[in-house]
Formats: sequence, C-alpha cells, structure tokens
Amino acid sequence: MPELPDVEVFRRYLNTTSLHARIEKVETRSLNILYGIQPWELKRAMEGHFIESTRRHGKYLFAGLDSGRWIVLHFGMTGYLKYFKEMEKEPPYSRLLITFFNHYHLAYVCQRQLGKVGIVKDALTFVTEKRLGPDALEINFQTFKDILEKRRGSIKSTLMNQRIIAGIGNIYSDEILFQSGIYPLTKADQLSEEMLKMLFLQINYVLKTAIKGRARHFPDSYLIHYRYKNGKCPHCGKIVEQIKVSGRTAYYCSICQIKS
DNA sequence: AGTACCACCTGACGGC
DNA sequence: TGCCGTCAGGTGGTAC
Repeated sequence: MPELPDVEVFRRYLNTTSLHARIEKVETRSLNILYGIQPWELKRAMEGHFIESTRRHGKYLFAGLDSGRWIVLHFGMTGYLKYFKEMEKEPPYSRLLITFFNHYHLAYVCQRQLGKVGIVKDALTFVTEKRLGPDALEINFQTFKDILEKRRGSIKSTLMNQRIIAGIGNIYSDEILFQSGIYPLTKADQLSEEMLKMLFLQINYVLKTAIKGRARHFPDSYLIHYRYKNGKCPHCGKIVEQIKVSGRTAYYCSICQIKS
C-alpha cells in the first residue's frame, strides 16, 4: 500500500488529528520497527513535546517536533496510522502507541514490521544521507529527462528506484506506465521525447489523482482494479499480462502499452 | 550500472 | 483438515 499517495494521505491525517497535541506517553510495542534508536531514546525525544509540522519526501513521512528534532516514519508494505480515543479501538499490529495529554492515541500500525520509525535532526539531512532522488511530485521535466536519458535499465525499475525518483513503487509504476501507454521493459534511455513528456505528465496526474481519492478510490479507467490473474484491460478488454520486472510482479496490457 | 537473489516479517491462499 | 510452498504494494545487502 504505502507509496507516495498513501504516505501523503497519512501526512494529512497526521495534520488533522495530531498537530500541536502534547505527547504524554510513547510505548514501543515492537523493537523491529525502530530505526537505529532505543525505546527510551524515542520516549525521551517525544514525551512532553508536540508535532508542529509535517513533511513528506517520497515514501517517507517526517513529523517536526517543537524541540527541532524530527520523527521519521516509513511504512514498509503494511504500515498505516490510526487515531482513536478508546483503547478498545486500538488496531491489531499496533507497533508504536503515542498517547496525547488530551487522552487520544495515535498508533503506528505495521503488520509485517517492515516499516521503520526513528528520530533525526532534520528531514533534509535524512533525505541526503539516504541518497533519495527528488520527490516524484517535485521534480521538473528537465531534471526528469536528464536522469532518464542516462538510464539503461527498464523504465519500470527506474521509476521504482528511490535513488532516482522518490515515491513510486510497484503499483503506481504499473499505473503510470499503463496510463502513458508504455511497455514496462522499455529501456529508459530509449524513450522518445514525446514518450518522456507523456510519462512526466502521467506521473504527476496519476499520483495526484490517487491522493484525491485518498489512495483508495480510483477512476474506472485505471489498471489498478485489474491487477490480478485474468484481469481485463479497462481500455481494450484484453487479459492483462503478468511478468516479473526486477523481482516484482508487473501487470500491463500488451495492446495498449507499446514496445518502443 | 543493472540485475538476481536473499533477508527482514506476517498472513493469506492454493495445491496436495 | 492440515501441512507446505509461494506470494504480497517496502528497503537493503551481496555477488556477479
């Protein structure tokens, strides 16, 4: 689930639920999700403080504390945030529980524990150290073009490479390529100027459309509804193809997505 | 530079 | 029914 649109939805959720609420208590329920930090350090960094702003870069969410330090959250494959009041409403697989002085709770939920939570001194430094590429919604066409023209790998794996462009994963790379009419194994440096323009446009459009639908509702014309065996292309009705691209399952339509 | 494979985790699903 | 292999939208490391 958590690619750029999902994380952006989480960010807005954090804004509307938890901003400026003073933190009373922080409980780490699973050590696996901590990012180079001990539970007591997390407690000390957060308790008595509050979140005053949020940021996102690619699939990473940052929550800026009044102390100047930042909480960094990554959601792995199964992570999300849940705000609630009654403890009976705490969801299963809650790995980190924040309790505010107003008696509400915010849970970082992550069933498979592939996500991570940590404290960093600032978001930009973290992004630099991780060597993440520009955020997929911030990049400009010239940069995009310059990067892709030097890439010899497949366009799908290039789009999913966080060090090239941050925020796009398996689901949205499939969707972007489908909406652009590009075959996923096309080499990035083989794309025509016209294709690059279309791709750039669709990255922006698909991600923004997903955010608008809160990463849950999508137009009928989207491939996302048909990413399963024997799923039919929403454009032409042909059964979608399923292939492996750098270890991930890619779906595409062999009629609508041209090999160039 | 690019890819293949493994690891980290847990749960769902299909085949036998 | 039960066991087992495989797979799932994440990243990171190694080897080639």
